[in-house]
Parts: sequence; C-alpha cells; structure tokens
Amino acid sequence: MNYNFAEIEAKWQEIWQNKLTFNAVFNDQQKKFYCLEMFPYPSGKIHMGHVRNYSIGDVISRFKRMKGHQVIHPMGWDALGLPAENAAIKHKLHPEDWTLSNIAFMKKQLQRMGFGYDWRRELATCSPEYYKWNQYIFIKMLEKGLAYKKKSEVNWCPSCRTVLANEQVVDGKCWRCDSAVSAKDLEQWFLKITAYAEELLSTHAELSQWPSKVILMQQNWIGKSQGAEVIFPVADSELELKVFTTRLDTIFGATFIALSGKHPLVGDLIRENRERKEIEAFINQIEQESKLSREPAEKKGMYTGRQAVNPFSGEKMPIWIANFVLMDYGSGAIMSVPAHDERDFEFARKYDLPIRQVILPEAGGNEVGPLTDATCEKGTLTASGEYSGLSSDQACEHMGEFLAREKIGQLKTIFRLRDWGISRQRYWGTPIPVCYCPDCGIVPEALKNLPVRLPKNIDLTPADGSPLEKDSAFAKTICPRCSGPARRETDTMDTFFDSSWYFFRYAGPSASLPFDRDEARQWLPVDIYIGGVEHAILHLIYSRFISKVFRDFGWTDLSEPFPNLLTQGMVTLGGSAMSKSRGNVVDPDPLIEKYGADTVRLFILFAAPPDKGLEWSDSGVEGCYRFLQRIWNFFHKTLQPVPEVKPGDPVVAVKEIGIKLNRTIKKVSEDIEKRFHLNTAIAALMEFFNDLSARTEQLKRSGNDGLILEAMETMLKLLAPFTPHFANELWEKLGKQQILEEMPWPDFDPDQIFEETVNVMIQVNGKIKDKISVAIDCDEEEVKREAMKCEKIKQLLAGRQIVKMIFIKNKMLSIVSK
RNA sequence: GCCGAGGUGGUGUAAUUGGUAGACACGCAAGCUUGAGGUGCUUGUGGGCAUUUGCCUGUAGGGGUUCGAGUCCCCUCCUCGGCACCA
Repeated sequence: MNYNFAEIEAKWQEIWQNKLTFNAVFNDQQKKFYCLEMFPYPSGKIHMGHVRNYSIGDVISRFKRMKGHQVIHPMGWDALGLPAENAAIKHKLHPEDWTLSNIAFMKKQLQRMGFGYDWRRELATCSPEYYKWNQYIFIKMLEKGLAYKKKSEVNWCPSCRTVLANEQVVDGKCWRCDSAVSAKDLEQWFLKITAYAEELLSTHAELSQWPSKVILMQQNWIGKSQGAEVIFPVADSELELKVFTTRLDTIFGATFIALSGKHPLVGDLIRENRERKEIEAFINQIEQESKLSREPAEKKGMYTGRQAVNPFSGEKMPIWIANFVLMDYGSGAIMSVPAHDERDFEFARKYDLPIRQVILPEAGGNEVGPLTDATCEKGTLTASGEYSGLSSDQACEHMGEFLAREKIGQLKTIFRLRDWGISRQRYWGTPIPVCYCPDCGIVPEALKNLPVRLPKNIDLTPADGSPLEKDSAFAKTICPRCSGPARRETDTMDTFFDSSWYFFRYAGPSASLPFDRDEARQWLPVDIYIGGVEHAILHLIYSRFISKVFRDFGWTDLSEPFPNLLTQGMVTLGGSAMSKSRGNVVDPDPLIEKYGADTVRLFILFAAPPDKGLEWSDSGVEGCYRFLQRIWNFFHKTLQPVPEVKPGDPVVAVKEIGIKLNRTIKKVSEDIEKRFHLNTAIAALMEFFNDLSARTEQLKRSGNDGLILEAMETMLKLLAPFTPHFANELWEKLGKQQILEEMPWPDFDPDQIFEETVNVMIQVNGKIKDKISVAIDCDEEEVKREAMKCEKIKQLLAGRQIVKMIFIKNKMLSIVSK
C-alpha cells in the first residue's frame, strides 16, 4: 500500500469542502477564536514566504478548533496597487483581468496546500463592493475633520509616477522600485493620524503579547519628544522666531539661532541684506544637495546678517541658515547650544562661533574649561543667571513656568510621526470620493452614489498626468450639492488604506455597512495575527489607527484590533526577501508535486521557529517525507494480525510508552499554544514515533496491541494540525467515522509524565564525574549514600575533606572538597 | 552614529527555570537489501588523545560571578534588523 499523497490530499480537500468544516458559525456555547494571517497581494503565484505564513496560521487554527474553539479563519486579497498596473502595461492586459486571474490561480494553490479557510468570507479589495467602503470610511473621516487636503512637498517616485508616503521611502529611494525619490509640491489628501499619536503610544501597554521589538520600532517611529517652544524676537524688527528644544535648561548656552533654508521667515530676514543673492544661491544649493543624497552632508551655513534676542538673558545672537536644520520637524528653527549638542558643536567649530558651557556634568569636576567635545548629559546649571545651581530637570520646570508667565513660549510635546498622505496619482486604487465644485468647493460624493467606480476603459500611459485625470468621462461630474458641473478628484488611495480595516470586513463581508457590527462584536478582536515582520510599522500602525477611528465613530468598542501578534521571519533566497521583481521567488508547486502538501507544510514549519528568518533551501524536505512514509508503512504493517503472541515482560515498555505519550501530548500542546515553536513540536512527534516503533515488537509480542493502537490514535490527533490529509487518511483506516477536525485535542495525564527513576549527576568540584539512577524525588541523604558507594567518587574523595554539598532534587549532587 | 536581536557540529537547529550541550532532522561514512542505481533498513558521526571501560577539550573572543554558565554581569569582534542631522 503506497502513500499516494496526491490522491489522499484531493480526497480530503473535497471532504472538508462538502462538510463545510471550516465555515465559522458563531454560537454561545464555544469560545471563539479569530485566527488571521496577513492577506496576500495577488502577484501571480504563492511563494515560500506565503507557505510559511499560512502554514503557521493553519496549524494554530486547526489546533484551536480541536481544543474546542469556534474558529474563524478567513482569507482574502490585497488586490489593488501598482504591480497590477505595471504588469498590465507590460502585457497589454487590464489590471483587473491580471489581478482576478492571479487571485484564481493563487486560491487554487492555497486550497491545494489544504489550508482551512472559511471561503464564504473571502474578499478582494479591488472589488467595488469592498472599495465602496474605503470611500464610505473616507467620507466619514472627512466629516470628522480626520481627512484634509493640503499642499505639501511630497516624495515623488519618477518611475512609479506617484507620491510615496514617508514610510515608503527607504534610504531616499522608492521602497518598490528603488528609483531615487525627488521632492514635488502637490495638493494631497492626508489622514490625521497625528491626532492619535499619543494614544497609539500609550495603548502599546495593552499589547503585552506583542514582540517587544515591534513595539520599540513603533515607538521610534512615532517619536514622542517632550520639550519647549521658545519665542526669540528678532532684533530691530517685529519678527519672531519660534524654536523647539528638548533642552530648555541649556538656553543660556545658546550662542546662535539656526534656520532651515525653507523657513518661512528667511525671505523677510534677508530682504535688506546686501548679500541677499548669495544667500539665496546658498539656500538653493543646500536644497539641491539634500535632494541628491539622504546621507547627512557636511554641515554648512550662512549668516543672515540679523540677530535674535535670547528671551532669558536678553543677549543678542546671530541668526544663521544651516543645512542641518529640518523644516519638517519642530518649527524649522533651532537655538544652537554648541557646548551641549554635537551638531551645534561641529557647526560652531567650523564657523568659529562661541561655545559656552552652562551644564556641569553630574560626575566629575565643577571646572569650566575649554571643551573638546559637546557634553550632552544632563547636570547642574552654571552661568545661567538665577537658574544656576539647579539640576537640569528643575531648571526645565522653572524655565517652563517663566515661559508661560511671560507668554514667550510654552512646554510642548512634539512627534516625529506625520499625517498619513494617502493620495496616489495612479489608476489601480480606490478613487477618493470627492468633487470640486466651482461654487461649493470641496464636496464629498453623496453616500448613495458610492461606490465611485474605476472606469474600465482607460489609457494607463497618458503622456502627462495620471490615467484618471486624463479620462474626462470620469473626471467630469456634477456637484452632489448643487448639481452644477464639477470635477472629480482623480487621485486614488494608498493601498495601505485598504488593508488597515479588512479584518473587520471578514465579519460580515456582504454587510451594507463597512462591516456587520454584531458579527464584529462576536468575532473581534483578532486572537492571533500572523505576518511578516516587515509590516511592523506601516500596516500595523495604520490598522491600529483606523480601529481607533472606528471606535470613535461608535462602530466598535475595540481600541486594539490585534492583542496578539506573531511576527514571522522572512523567507529569503540569496539573502533577500522573495519578490517577483527580484526574480528570486521559489514556487512551492514542484515540491508539492514531488512530496505532497503535507510534507511541504511539515518541512517549512520544521526548518526553524516561526519568528526567525529562514534562508530557503530544500535540503531536508526528504527527511519530512521519510517521516510520513515511515508512519504510513508502520501503520499498515501494525494493523496486520500478529502471528504469534508470546508472553514477555511488557511492564517496562508499557510504562515507558505511556509516559512518553503523555509527555509528547504536553510538549506538542504547549509548543503550539504558548511558544508557537512548531519546529520543536514536530521534533517531539518524530521522537515519539521513533520510540514507539522501536518498542512495537516487544509490545506486540506481549499482547499490548491495544496500547499501540491508542498511541497511534493519539499521534494522529497530534499530527492533524500539521499534516491534516495524511492524519485523516490513517484515522479513517482505523475505522473512525468522525474526521479529525471534529475530534477533541488529547489531554495528558499529569501523573503519567514522570519516570519512576531519574539519573542524578554527581559533581566533584564543579565537574560531572558520575551519575546514579535513583527513585524519583529521592531525598538528599539517600542520594549521598548512593553517591558515596560509587568507586569513582570514592577515589576522587580519598584523603580529601568535603567542604560542602549542594543537592538539587532529581538533578544533581555537587560535592566540594579540598 | 544611536537602538534592538543574534553568534552553538559540515548544515537547519534543540537545550522553556543557572544544573547531563548538540534533542529532532539534513549531510556524510560503513554495512545489510538490490543484477545495478534509487528506495528501505542497521550502525557511527563536535574536536583531540587513548582506542577497551577511558581522559582532555568544546556554545564568536577575553575577563568575572557561582559548587555549577550556551544561559547571569563587564569588555572586544562579527552578522542581521530598525532609525538616522528629529534639535
């Protein structure tokens, strides 16, 4: 009887389908479990990264189902976005046709892997039925002031011919195509994620089950920074410069002000200057340089000829323009304290500006001497007027009060996080549902007119402008308010918008609202969310943001959608993530054909723990295949009647197999549930089977066929989440009526996991010298007596004095002698 | 530069609480099976020495704490990930 995996796998996939095994139907009797893996972009074929991600999720959801939970395990498609458009241009197809055929193909691949999804809940973000709700949500956000339009300098990818979010610019290059990103001024739609900056940070506390690395990355990204805004009047003028600093305590050490070249007051400041032209040329030059390279350039600056007044000391200080001051952080102006800031120090050295120490470090002398380096630590103030002698923290507090009293500034917290720019000048995305009316201005599309559909016939490569902009049938519309002629917004949404709420839509995928609120109350939050660590910031922050917005709309009580996160390490080939554009995609199909889906699942999980990165290599697949093959053969052999039964001494074998079995149940259960270490769960199953097959002959001869059978049954249950077709096939061969998905997960007997005897190590002076076998929980006196009987130990201790002994029950006895 | 994770056989990795390092596999070697190959099975497999039972050594390198360290502490090196003039 051969292990015909192809036949078996097709058979069981059909059975599951007919039995509706994976349909999630809510009931009050069972605890619910929402298992979600990040939905894929339908790029064409699944690759090993998908196989890994979805195998992990499938094991967990099948395990939870057997544990008695009502499991919801949905799947869908992140189906809008640029690759479809690029592929369409290349192959002269429509993006929709390309996308839908990819979805059809990939869905077959997923089904062939035996993943158990509730396909009734399948969704694709490119369907008007889905993106209608993107538009609906957008309009609701617009009404609440959470979406707004502003002109801003944006990151422009000349190759993708669209805007990129800050997050999508990596090292000054486009995250997708690696082209150099340039700056461009455009009117853009933004979502006010900054309104939630504080909460996104503080509710990290609710995410204790998240990897701390991800929380840290998000914290850095949000970049909260507490400090003060101080107004510096410009001497001989009405102008004022607002400066942000986190080190208000160092303000007496400020010796110049530095402005970004893009600071709005630069023009006013240099108007009268005879060297205006040179300064303007300089500003131009540093802007060009910063566009060319994102690397910090050599510090450069130019004096504006004007002075500012320190509101604390009344001292005048020069105002410079400097290339290291960012316009889009703080106010674009800084007070420079060279003694206590490395960047200011470097700049001051170069242009010979004064360096004045005002902080004495905690440790080490009170001497104020020439500095060779900036000292950035907090300390005690000196040369700071009435604040001298205070600690940095005290000074910040008192100075803050002074600012407020004199109305020359205030304590302030700022964030690195910016509002989320969602406008994209491309076709294959959700049309932003607003109209521009000459009389009414910006008017959201009427809800009854949603969805604003993407036109099917479209020129994807207009000579200039975006495809929708050039499609006059689309762009021309009537104003939803006054019915006069109006122009439609022709930008589409960033696809991260689509994926920031899809997990709600699975609860009610055909609801006539973004999602069915009752169903959502039942199923959400997501009990475990599994996906690539590469989404640690973007997707996960956006999803947290949108969930909080939904809560504030009163649509849900939930503030955090993913209390549990499992970040899967990337599957790489040649050191980089598999992607179609890199051409290093490993297709699982040939492996499935050769070994079957069960082997492929087992292998990808066995190769490493889920959170670790994995450089792809198929050496070792054989081992997993052999494992299944051996079980298969064992089964068929063992099910035959035993020719002769001789009474032997079965007691030991029976006892040991019993213990091993209970230990294996415990290990596999805990590895899946608590640690997600599926690799060691599989290793434990292999170990158990090795043990069982080694003892089978003995057990059979002693008439313990019943025990073998029991062991095999339990093993199949434990194997079921990993290799469900295989396990079910053998289960059926045992004459079982129910399928394994309907069986309860086995429990272990806590009294059956300890052996009767244990090995206790005997150490002499820190080195293991011998071991003795004693009864479990044997006390110290007994172990000492036994240890002293050992020849080796006697020899080692001969003529020596025992200084002390340390006894660890069931582990070791450590003897210290001299 | 800053922050984080990590470095264990020829390879993937295991050791969950400071207590037998290398489980489970891959690969390799020898043997059995076979007409041959593949499959399957058995045995061996960190390094060194003795080769029989044994001894020494070993978790990137160096130091430390401890009866005992892969695990804890300090320093150095390397790899990966994130951030990067964030005032």
